[in-house]
Amino acid sequence: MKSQLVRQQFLDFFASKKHAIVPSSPMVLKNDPTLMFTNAGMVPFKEYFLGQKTAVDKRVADTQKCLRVSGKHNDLEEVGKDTYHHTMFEMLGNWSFGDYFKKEAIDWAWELLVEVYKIDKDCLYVSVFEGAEDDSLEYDQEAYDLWKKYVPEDRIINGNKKDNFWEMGAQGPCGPCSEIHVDIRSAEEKAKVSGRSLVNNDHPQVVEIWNLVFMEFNRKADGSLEKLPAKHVDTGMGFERLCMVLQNKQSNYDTDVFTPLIREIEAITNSEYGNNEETDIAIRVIADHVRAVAFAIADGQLPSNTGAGYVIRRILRRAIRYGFTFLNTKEPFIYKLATTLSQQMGDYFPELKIQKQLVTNVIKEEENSFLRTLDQGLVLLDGIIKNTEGTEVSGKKAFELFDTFGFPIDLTALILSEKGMTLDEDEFKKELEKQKTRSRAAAVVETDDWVILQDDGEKEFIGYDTLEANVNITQYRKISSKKEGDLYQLVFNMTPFYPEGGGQVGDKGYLEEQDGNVIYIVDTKKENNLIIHFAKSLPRDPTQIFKVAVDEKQRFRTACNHTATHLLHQALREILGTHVEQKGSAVHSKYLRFDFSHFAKLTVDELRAIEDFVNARIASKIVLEEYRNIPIKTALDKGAMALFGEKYGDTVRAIQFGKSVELCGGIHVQNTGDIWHFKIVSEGAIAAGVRRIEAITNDATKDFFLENTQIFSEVTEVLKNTKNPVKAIIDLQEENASLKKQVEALQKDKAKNLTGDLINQVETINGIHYLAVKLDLDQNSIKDLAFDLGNKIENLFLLVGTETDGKAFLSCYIAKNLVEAKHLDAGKVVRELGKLIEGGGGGQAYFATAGGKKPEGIEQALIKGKEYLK
RNA sequence: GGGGAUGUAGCUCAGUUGGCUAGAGCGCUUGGCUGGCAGCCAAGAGGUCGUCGGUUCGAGCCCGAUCUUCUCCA
Repeated sequence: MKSQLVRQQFLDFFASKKHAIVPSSPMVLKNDPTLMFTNAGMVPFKEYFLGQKTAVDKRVADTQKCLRVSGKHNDLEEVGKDTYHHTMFEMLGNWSFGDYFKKEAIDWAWELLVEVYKIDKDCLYVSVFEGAEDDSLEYDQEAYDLWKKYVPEDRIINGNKKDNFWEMGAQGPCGPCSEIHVDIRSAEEKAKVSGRSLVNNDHPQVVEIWNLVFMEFNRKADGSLEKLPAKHVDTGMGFERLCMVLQNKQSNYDTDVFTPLIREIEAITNSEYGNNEETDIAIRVIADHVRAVAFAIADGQLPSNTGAGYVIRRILRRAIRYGFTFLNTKEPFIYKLATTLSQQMGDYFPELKIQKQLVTNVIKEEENSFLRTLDQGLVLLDGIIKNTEGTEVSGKKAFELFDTFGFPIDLTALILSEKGMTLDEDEFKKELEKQKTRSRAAAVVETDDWVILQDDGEKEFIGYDTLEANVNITQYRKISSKKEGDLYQLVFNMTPFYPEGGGQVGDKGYLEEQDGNVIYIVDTKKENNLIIHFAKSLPRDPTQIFKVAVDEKQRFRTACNHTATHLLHQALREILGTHVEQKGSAVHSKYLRFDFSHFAKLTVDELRAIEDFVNARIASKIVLEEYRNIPIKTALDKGAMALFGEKYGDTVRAIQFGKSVELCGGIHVQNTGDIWHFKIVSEGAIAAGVRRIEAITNDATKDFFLENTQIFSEVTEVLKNTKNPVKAIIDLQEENASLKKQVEALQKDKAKNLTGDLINQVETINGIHYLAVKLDLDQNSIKDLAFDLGNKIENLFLLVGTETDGKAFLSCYIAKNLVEAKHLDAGKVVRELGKLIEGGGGGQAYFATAGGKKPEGIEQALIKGKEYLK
């Protein structure tokens, strides 16, 4: 059974059980500070379980793209070594939000596996929760009785809290779960060792395929459990493993989820899968990682050096490294796999098809840059090896190579071992540990428990209509970080404050206590659908009613920039073409930033056309049309662009200005005329195929133009109010260059004359040509003169004094042969004579300088110089 | 968010405790030689040593700030 069919049958099955089938949410998360990626099927539905949002459909099923790079089996460095763990994987799931519970979940799971997928029921094992005394939890008899209808008792296994009690985190919804395992070993092996003993034992052919979680408790901050008001079902089935079972394979990588990629890798790298363990691992690593990276980029997460982007970069680089070392690839090649991947999965995940070009470009660029890093590292490592005495390379050196130059440590180890050398790994680990501690210490944020004052289900955002309100604090907590010190997070029953999101910054403002005391709100953010206000202090009595107000000026400027962003987006698509897609956006009060896909630097004409386009729409004073809570389909029919990488609820808000229609939760001006003016201030590349425009609007453009005209008028004034300042400056530059040459020539002349004069003044004492003279020249000219004279006159001992700005300077030149023959030292000379001008100095034996505060001493020093000749 | 590195001629880079009149290779210009695959020889042009400030008689080098690029960690 083809993998596409496996997926479809799952969805069809649950559709027939009255489930709403929803598309996969993005793999990359944007509004959850506790999590960078969707790492399980339930993540998109988190807020339903937390009770922060009410589900529209009570039964839902989907397949969810997930990414895991840490955890017991998903440590990035381990993926690829076995045949059944992945970074990116799909999780099939069916959900009940306060609807059906254990019975239906178990019945349907069995029906699907045995009757639809036709898995031999004798291969299946199930586990049930055995209870836990510390939480006063009893044996899950209900699940056991339900399973007993289908499964003989000797294949029902009791599991402990670790395996069979699922918790979302330290706090929050939780409950017992029941796992379904499948044993796909041969009959022969089954006869030797019972499958039962291998369940939950990391056996590659006795694997868990489905976990059914029965959520009925809430774990409170103090560790105690309470019953949830509604019971939920959350299930997750590993798609790749399911395919392995249904296609009678022994490895996930032998299913058609991976084989097209593997065939392509074999073809490109001229290698063969299945003959050599090292090659196989490398191929598996690449096949796995390219999926993770391609999906992440399609979701809008580009590789970078921070946060989620860094995780993506690490995954991609690991793939490059395995290719480099074991498949001998010295040129980019992974980017070519994007085509295979989009052909294979693009039907169900259209973002792969639509973003194929971007994915290709980004991966290729990243491969090129990392191959450069590897090249550079190889050279540096060579240097380290040459400078190492003995056969052990210090861990510190290796760490520097890794930390500063990004050269992978396992490559270092490999190369060393090829040369019969070793690496001080303990020292390396110590250095790495030190760095981790340092980073952690800097990022540490201590979070206190929430103090709940009121339990008020849904918190309302009223900021579209008003900037002020009287509110209660429903909950608050303190957070401490090293950088910002103590801050308080406040949640109101309703709020006019816009939380950071959709690229727009959070509102600032204040909260006023009844006695008039004002507390400033410094930022507003969203966390799991909760709008959190950051304040430097806590009101004296948090239970009062407060007046809160948003900073109007900042809000207005931000709104101008946000609306301008929409118009800019429209302009780019209109002028550059529809391949332009938003890749990121930051809307601040002072400026806006817009990242988009495009493959060339924008020309001056294009930039001008874009500005004109936006300003024309500002000039025609287009009125805002806002649609709140309309079904997503209605919005798309109006012409709104559905952006991949954004997760939308069932109803959306659409913002329309003339022909610009976007799904957007942000704040906009009522009329484009409010923006006043739009000006692009910079354009550049941020990644392969992605460009960034920064622009300003409203007041900021006024300042921009005022400042520029000011500079311009100053320039023309300096240029005597010329009509053509550009030409004037070019003329000046040319004139300057020719004058410089003339001056140079003249100086040479002058120096020649001077040299002639000076030669005549040279005395000969004891065979040494001696000259001590006071000149009116700068330090550099004296130096030039000294060497010039030195070339012309043998055995020269030259002492020059000069005075500038009330300071005295002495320079001494002694021909090199004299230095050796007579043990003279110009440095010593100037140091000693320097005393006469109240200064000090030094230099080389044949040329040295000294400076001092007493110009009157120069004459005396020049006379005294003669003494060195005796 | 924290750390490390980096910026010197068009390109790739050297420049060890502050002082060798800022260098090398490639490239470029000019002239000469030459039946050869990176031709040879000679001469030459090309530098705000990232930027701003400081210390010093003297800074590419030391100190402070800032920007660029790379990199590791969270």
